[in-house]
Parts: sequence; C-alpha cells; structure tokens
Amino acid sequence: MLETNTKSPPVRRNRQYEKRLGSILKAASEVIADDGFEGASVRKVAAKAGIGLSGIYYYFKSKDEMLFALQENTFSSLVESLEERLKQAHSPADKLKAVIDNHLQFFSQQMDDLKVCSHEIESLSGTYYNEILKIRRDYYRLVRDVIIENIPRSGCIDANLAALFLFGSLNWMYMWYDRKRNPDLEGLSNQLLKIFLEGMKAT
Amino acid sequence: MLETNTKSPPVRRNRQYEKRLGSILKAASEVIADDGFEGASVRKVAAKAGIGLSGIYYYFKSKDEMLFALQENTFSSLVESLEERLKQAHSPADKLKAVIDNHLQFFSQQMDDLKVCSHEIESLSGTYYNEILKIRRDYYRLVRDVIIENIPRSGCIDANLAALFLFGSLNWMYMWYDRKRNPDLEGLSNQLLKIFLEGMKAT
DNA sequence: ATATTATTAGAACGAACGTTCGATTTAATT
DNA sequence: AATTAAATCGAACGTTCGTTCTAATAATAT
Repeated sequence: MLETNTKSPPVRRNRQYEKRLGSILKAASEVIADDGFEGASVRKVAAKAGIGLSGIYYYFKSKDEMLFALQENTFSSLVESLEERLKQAHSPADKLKAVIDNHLQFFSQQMDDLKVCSHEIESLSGTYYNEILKIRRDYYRLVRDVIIENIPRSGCIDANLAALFLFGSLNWMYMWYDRKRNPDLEGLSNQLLKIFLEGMKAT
Repeated sequence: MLETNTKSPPVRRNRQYEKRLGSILKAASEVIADDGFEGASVRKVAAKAGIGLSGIYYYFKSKDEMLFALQENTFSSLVESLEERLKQAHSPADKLKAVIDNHLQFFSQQMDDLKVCSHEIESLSGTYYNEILKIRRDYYRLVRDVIIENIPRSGCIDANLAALFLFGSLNWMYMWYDRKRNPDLEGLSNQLLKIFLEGMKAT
C-alpha cells in the first residue's frame, strides 16, 4: 500500500526504497503539521528526511501527491484498525467504545499524521481529494452505524448529527491535547464515551 | 475597536476609511477561508476588496497584522455577544443553550470569519498569537463555567474536558455544515444541546 | 569485471510571493 | 482657490517556492 501512486512501482530490488519512502512521509507529516501544507516547503521536508531537494521527486511526482500519500496511508490504516476492533465488540456500547478508543489511541501514536488528515483535507484537489473523501466516507459510515445502534427507539437524536459532533470532539483534540498535561488517555477516552453514550439517550 | 493596530489611528476626517477597512477584512476572511492563510495572497485579497496591492499596506503593516485584526474582531465580538446572552439566561440549562445558540448563530452569519478563527490560530505568532490566545481563554472560561454549573454533584464528568469536547463539536462544523443541506440551524443547536446536557449527567 | 538499473545530487528555471517606495490622485480644511 | 493631509496606484525589490534537467553515484545482475 505504501507505494501507491509513487514513481517506481513494483519491481523492487533495493530495499532501501521503502525505508526512504517511510522517512520522507514521516518528515512530511512533521513539517506539514507544524507549518501547514502551503507553508511547508519541499526543501524543509527533504532536509528533515536527510535527502536532497530533488530526491523527493524521485518518490513523488509533486508536493500534492506527497500529501495525498500521507493522508491515504494514515486514513486507510485508521479505518482498517477500526474494522478490526469492531469485530471484537458486540454490544452497541462496546462498539462505541471501540470507535473512541481506536481514534484516540491512533491519535496519541501518530499525532502529526492525524493532524495533517484533520487540517489539510482541503489542500487536496481533484482526484486526490476525491480519493481521500472516499476513505473518509467509509470511516464516517462505520461510526454513524455504531451510533445508530446506540440510539434508543424512544430517542430523538439524529445519528448523522451525533456522528458529526463526535468527529468534532475527536478531531479537535490536536488543538489542545498535550501528552504532558493529559497523560491519562484512557480516562479521557472514557469521559468522551460517557458523554456521548448518555447524550444519545436524550428524549 | 476596528482600527486597533492599524496604521493611521484616530484623526479621521474621511469616513471612507472605516468602510474600506471593513471591505478589506471581509475580502480577507473569504480568501483566507478558501485558501488558508499561507495560501492566501495579499494580491487576491486586494483584488477582492477592489483596491490595489499596495493599498492594503495603508491599512495593515503586514499580512500577519491583517490576520490578527480579523481574528481579534471576530473573537471579541463573539465573546461580547455571549456575555450579553448569558446575562439573560438564569438556569444552568438555559446558559448552556445560550452558549450553543450564540456560537451557532454567529457561525451561520459569519462562516468565513469563524472558520479563519478556528483554522488559522497557529498562523499567528509572537504578540499577535498571545493577544488572540487571551481572548480565546476568556471564551473558554465562560463556557467552562457554564458547564460546571451543569454537572451534578454526583456526576463524574470533568468540566474542562467537556468544554473542550464541546468546542470540538462546535468548531468542527465548518467542515461539514452546508446551508442548503442543513437549513434548520435551531434544530441542530437543540440536538447538540441535548447531547451535552444529558451527557454531562453521566455517573 | 561489465553492463544495467535504481537512486541521489546540484544547478537552474520561471513564477509567485510579501513588502517598499515615490508619485499621483482624491478629499477636507482654510 | 490654495493648501494640506488622506488614500490609492504602479512599478520594482529581493526571496522563496515547486519543479525539472542532466550528470553522477550506488547497488544489483550478468
């Protein structure tokens, strides 16, 4: 999956390639998380990845494609990981817990990547944008379906809205979360779970 | 308040000044909301405001100051408007309703401005950043205090976290809200209110 | 060892950027 | 009508940007 849309696809003899690609993506996510996509210069990414400026263009045909690859990697592994977790959860509440735990754990381990995904969707355009939108929709539907299960028949909450509000709470975390200040990620996850679990029972 | 930190302060004889300033800020918020702050060129803002490129620098000493003025105007009137509403609300639930209604109504009337405020905080630096941070903290405290009142003594929800989650739900709206698709802003506001009102009663 | 391919480096491109400056026009004051 | 100040304009500046090209190096295969 890593080599999607990159220059030299399958015939890999030198295994340096994947490592470099990884280190470029890592550098890219750091720089873009810090400076924003427009503000992030390819030169800075290259320097951080320990490669020459033009070297980047051996792995990506443009800065845009680099952003696309970054988001595609991050998002599809987020979705994949959620699908895995949902298989092992059976009650509606457990499923919602899986959604929140998955997102938060993923977030704490790859803050930069998830920040870029949250913050730089609109920096994509054309096919890149649509491709990422597809994955986002998959993720959205997974969560919305879990939420539907958590709304009682007597309830009055719109599942689509609830899903969007939940995404807001989750995606906004990169604005305030600080490992030092909030070391207890599990407690945090539980608090968010409780609010939405109770909240969706509103009549 | 409009002329804070702009070039020619008080001695106003030509009343065109305030109008131009307003139209530049309006243009700026449109362009920045669309292209992001780094991506927004001063030339484009100028064109949209119907002025020459260098004309901008008669009103602002830099692009950064322009962003600062935009955020300062928007945010301080958001806070001011909330303070006004809170005076007329008395029960804890009414106060929370005031918070959400205020933010959403403000949002629907000035989507671009609020998007810029949500999305481009980190584009500020130094004094500009700190000054905006101060106003944000005011806003945050107002909301958190309202939330504190809504958490029962027997409750287990952390008010600071609840406030941050609520901000997430609110600030994320610019990602999905569409006037055409969601014309019923009041219903939307009620749904969010119900979720958090019930959610904060969790034990 | 030689040939071949994968990977990197360096220099250069035109374009767009934020900002400045002096001249010019417009409006207000006397 | 003459004077002064406010507001706008056009041209130009130095920088940085994304991208490209060609040549050089490193790794693999024969």
